[in-house]
Amino acid sequence: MATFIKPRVPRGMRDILPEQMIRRQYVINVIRDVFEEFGFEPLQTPALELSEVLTGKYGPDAEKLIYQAGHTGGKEDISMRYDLSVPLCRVIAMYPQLPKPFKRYQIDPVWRAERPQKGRYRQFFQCDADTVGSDSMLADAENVNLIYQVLSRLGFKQFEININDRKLITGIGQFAGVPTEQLGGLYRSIDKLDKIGLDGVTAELRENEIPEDVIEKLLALLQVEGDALTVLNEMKQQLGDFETASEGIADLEELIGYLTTLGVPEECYRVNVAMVRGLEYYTGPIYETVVEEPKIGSITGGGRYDELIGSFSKQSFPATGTSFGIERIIDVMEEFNMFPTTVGKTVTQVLMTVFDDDLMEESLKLATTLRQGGLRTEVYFRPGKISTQMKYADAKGIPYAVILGSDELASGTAAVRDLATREQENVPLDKIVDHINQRLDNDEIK
RNA sequence: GUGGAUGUAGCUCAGGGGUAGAGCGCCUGACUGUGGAUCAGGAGGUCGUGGGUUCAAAUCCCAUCAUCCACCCCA
Repeated sequence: MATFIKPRVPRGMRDILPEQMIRRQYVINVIRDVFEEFGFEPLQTPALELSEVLTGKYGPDAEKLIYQAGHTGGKEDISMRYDLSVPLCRVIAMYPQLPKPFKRYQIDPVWRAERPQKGRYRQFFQCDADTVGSDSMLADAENVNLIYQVLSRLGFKQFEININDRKLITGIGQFAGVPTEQLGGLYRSIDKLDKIGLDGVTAELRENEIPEDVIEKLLALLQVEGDALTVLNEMKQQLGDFETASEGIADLEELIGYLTTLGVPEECYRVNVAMVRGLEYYTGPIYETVVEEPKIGSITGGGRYDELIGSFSKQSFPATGTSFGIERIIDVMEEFNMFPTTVGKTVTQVLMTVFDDDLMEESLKLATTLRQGGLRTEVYFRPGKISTQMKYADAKGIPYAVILGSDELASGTAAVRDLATREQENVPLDKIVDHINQRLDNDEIK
């Protein structure tokens, strides 16, 4: 009796089958095109890092989610990477000769042992673009522009890039005057503003035993509305006495100025002083993109982390970057049918049918011609009923079928059938490649 | 990590202590040169997994795993 291992994958991980893989590749290609358009260079690092490289960077809560990756008898303490930014910092410290500013992108999986949910997986891809070695706010503005470019090219209409600054947040902490050990709770409560509203935040602050007069001052800050510069002006009024906050505000003003010059539309971003972000390594501007529908968490995140490289080397460099989560982007795009019709179910463009054994040779020759003409062509392996072969093409979503029977062969033609419209035309053998290519171009335009 | 819901055919689900149903899909034929229709036949399920209660469990109980939802956190 054969016993079988139940086929399954670890929690929070999944296979990505061809139909879905085609959509993923489309999204990744758009992102890569934009990254390269801005002069970011590709980089790849190992999936595994020495544990000491990863620890102490993300904060205690996040660190619990890092996968250990040792092997039997292994002498090294190894973990699976949790993000792409920390490995980048390791690279910068290891190769100090790289010319600065160093702009790199990386599109690779990371692992986090979280409890899975929709849009939340234990293995997922991050698409990161980072600039190392420049403290210019232009680098940060470029990050925001990157987000705007990618999302609008993917067809997103409703998205909001939230922008804040760690220094400004620190200023709010000083302004509130709460002791250091309460700061974390304070930030966490504020961060929920969009979710639980002013009343919810008030309640949470009370629970955290923040004094009533401080709560009032904070609420006044959080209620500030308006366009980016209005919000910043208001912050200047209220927080101007705190040096760190002033620096943050000045940085953001510069950043917003660049956004305007770069042509990033105002309605795509806002200064949101309540947006905090958990990762400990951020030091300056931070950004996060949310879509309202469906509620799926943030689809991009990022910010400036000027101190992180300093944990690997005496010679530190300022750095800033942003990260796209393609799983969530794809989930949203699927929910709203945002994929262009040219992103099909299959890579194959033509099915070369085989009429019978006698015509196999001619059919294979024609398939070779089609392939040489740049057409992705699949040959049906079992000669026989055309109906079966048509069904196969239909099921796979192959747009065109070529039929070469004895009648066609006698007249030096083959029938080209459009599966979608059911139109069929006899075309001379030497014109077939052009004929199909032209039809594919027309499909593209539609 | 905490709390909750769900888990029956490829898919969507119904049923409910006496060893399984529907719709859609799939396969075959009517249709020996053409896939979305019709008709006729057919295949396919250890009722998530493991234990317990019972003469009997898919149905009740426990555990476990997976998915989803909220919290936490985040891409």
